[in-house]
Amino acid sequence: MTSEARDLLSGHAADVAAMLLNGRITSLAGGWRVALRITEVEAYGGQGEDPGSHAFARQTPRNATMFGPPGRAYVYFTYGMHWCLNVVTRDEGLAGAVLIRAGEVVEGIATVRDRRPGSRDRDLARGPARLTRALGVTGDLDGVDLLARRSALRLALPSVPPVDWQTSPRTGVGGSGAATPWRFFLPQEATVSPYRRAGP
DNA sequence: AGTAGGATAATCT
DNA sequence: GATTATCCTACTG
Repeated sequence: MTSEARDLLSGHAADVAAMLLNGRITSLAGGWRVALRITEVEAYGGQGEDPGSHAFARQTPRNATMFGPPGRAYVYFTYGMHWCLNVVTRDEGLAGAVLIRAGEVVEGIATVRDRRPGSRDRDLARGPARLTRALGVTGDLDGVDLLARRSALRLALPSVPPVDWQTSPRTGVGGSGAATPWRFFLPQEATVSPYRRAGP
């Protein structure tokens, strides 16, 4: 069961990312149960390979989880106030991750409305930092095994792989990293975040 | 619909 | 000291 998912996640992030669409993230953080259906992701590659990736230059304390075994959560802090959640891919020693950018709340919507007051339902987890807020995910979950039953944060791949998805360059990634269309999203989904290209 | 500015701090040069 | 895998508010059309 979980070993099948782990095998899939041992591949390159760009090959694996679309297989996470329609998957389910379940969080028990804070004592409430919240679940999302994933509608948008982005792939990030390894050292020396992907200029848009945190792992491009070398392994550091922040990105260390990206170099670990597949199926773990890589959670990082950015812009002074936001957390972002990734699924680590690729075998241990090789870096890779899939950023979970958006999802539809399918369980615990009352909890999420409480965590994000004033937000419309479609916007509750529409964007990577909104999504972590909806799930109650912060840095203390960095490195947890998303495929272990005991974990407070879990990933379930879709029982039937998605057949219909679209791609684009990644949001906010410029330079030569913009050449790869490594953003993957489900068409006709209100929860997919609006695409913004990188600034100058 | 789109665009612009500010918030705010870890990480890296 | 610059940059950042973002979000929110407030404007303009």
